Amino acid sequence: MANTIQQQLIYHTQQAVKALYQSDIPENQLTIQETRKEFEGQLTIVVFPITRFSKKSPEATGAEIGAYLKEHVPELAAFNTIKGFLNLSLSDVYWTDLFKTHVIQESFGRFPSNGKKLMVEYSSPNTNKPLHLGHIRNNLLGYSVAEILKAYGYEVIKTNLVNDRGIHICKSMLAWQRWGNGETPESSGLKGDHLVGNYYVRFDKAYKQEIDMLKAQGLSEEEAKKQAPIIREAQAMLQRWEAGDEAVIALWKMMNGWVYAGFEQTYGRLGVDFDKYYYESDTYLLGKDIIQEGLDKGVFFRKVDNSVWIDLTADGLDEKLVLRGDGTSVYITQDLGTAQLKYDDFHMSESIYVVGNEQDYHFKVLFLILEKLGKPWATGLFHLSYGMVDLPSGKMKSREGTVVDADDLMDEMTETAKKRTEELGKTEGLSDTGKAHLYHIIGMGALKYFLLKVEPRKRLLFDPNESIDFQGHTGPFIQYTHARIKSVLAKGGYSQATPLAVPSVLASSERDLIQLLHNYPAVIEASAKEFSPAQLANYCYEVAKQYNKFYHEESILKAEEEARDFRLHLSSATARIIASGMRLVGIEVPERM
RNA sequence: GCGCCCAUAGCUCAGUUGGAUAGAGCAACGGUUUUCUAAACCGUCGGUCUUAGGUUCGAAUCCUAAUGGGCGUACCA
Repeated sequence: MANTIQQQLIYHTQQAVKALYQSDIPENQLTIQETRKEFEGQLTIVVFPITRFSKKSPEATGAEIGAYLKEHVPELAAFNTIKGFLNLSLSDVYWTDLFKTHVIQESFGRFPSNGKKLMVEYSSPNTNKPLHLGHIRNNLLGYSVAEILKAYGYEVIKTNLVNDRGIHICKSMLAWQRWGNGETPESSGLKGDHLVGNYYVRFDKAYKQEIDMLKAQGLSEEEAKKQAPIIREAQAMLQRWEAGDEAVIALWKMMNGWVYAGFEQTYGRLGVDFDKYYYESDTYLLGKDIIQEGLDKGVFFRKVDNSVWIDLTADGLDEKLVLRGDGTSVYITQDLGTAQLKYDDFHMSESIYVVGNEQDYHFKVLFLILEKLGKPWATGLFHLSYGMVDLPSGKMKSREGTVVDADDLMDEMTETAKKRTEELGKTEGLSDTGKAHLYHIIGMGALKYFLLKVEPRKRLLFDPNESIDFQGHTGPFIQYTHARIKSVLAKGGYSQATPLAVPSVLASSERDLIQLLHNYPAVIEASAKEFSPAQLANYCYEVAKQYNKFYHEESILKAEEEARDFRLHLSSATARIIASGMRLVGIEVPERM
């Protein structure tokens, strides 16, 4: 539907080849692309593949095909051939029609429901420390992918699998017990997740000291790590937790409660949300029945020590343990069980895991096992793997304090937005809450765009010493363009009732803008199919850029009435698409800035 | 050792199913405001697309190998 003219042109080109050269050219050999800016026209047919049939030079062939098309395709106004490229100029009527019948319609950019359910699992934090920049990337990616897939027609369930148990949690608990003196978020004024994170760091410090002492006594590093009294105590605490010890459970609940309150705040500022939470404390025992199922089916095998394995060497992978000899779970046991649980809960046709690329191998194994177990839904599983966020100094390490804290970073971004806005003198007439809201929108816009414009699989470099830009290829640039349009619309007294006149001649910047806007649904589709918010983010930038060009080249409010009304509609459509596209990448756009 | 991912301008990144003279932003330099918001627009500068082969009328894009970087290869999660 979006490509009718392309399809028509391809069809008529095939007809032309038949008429002119008595040959049939398969459709897949014909490519049509947007004309490069420096040439005349909007669409281009690559003629090289046709020369096989014409037995003529590319230029002569292009001229002949062009002449044929000119006769048979009424929308075609002119053409020219340069080298092997047949550039086509479509009539202004074609473009204005397209604008009227598609771009400006309320339904433009909306896909009907496809009746399918899809799950996106993202965020999935540990409850022993606060979120950092790496988690922000995960959260923004997951949220945006979910929104894009919704727009594309899926019913989407956003889930968060919270890692709320295990030895790392016990470390924080133990440290708090020892050195906390009953400190609470209320007593200290600390955000709960930060408070708990402090004790995690505290534990690690003490642990390292003990390791050093033991090493000084002649133990090997490996032995020291196992023998250190504090780690043994944490392990004992974990065992008591698993046994349901009331005191331990109470402490665990209290501290996790603090963390959740902190996370809720951070999620709120980030603007992400979830439809369903899973907790590992509920799911960590799952999966053992699947192990039995696998044994029964002969997919798994038992070794003499009673441990259970799967042999994936035929698939180019290794032998993989799926259950320990003592019958306890490993990570993948739990994941097998959780995958089944999620499917039983929602019966979705696809399920996406937003998890960093250090777990590529794990997910390959997980999906392969489920496939071998004959789970029909296994083919719908997808690991959305993304690259790490690195600092100039290298990796972020929580325990070494080289992390960029999520809350701190958001504070800084908002503060910078405030400073910039005040410098530019754009705060006049705004209420205090209006200002605060604006600074938040802009600061988050800069941060989110910075993270989302990069393809997920690529690693991302963040330099804390170089502040994130607010000019150029950035979120605020796009937000500014939206605000600017809103201002023109207001001054022009635009409303939906403004008559839509259509000029007989379009300026080239208008034509380019219409063509670009018309691509919007195709961009949503591509982003959805490839799970890539980056494509949509980059598209929004192109739209904003093209609009600004148009804005500078053509006068809107001072144009003659017909052109003025048309340009108001064009501006309004642009604003709508910018707002809609940015919403799908999780970025709000302001009415003014 | 083996496996996966990445490599494009000084920096950060785009680059559609293989197509024209590889594009943006930042940085540097110059210009645009009595006119709709200058967080803007226009211009200049900047490239052996890591390297070497191969496939093709045509390769940043596909194949092979090498180099550099990252990750994984745990009875950790």
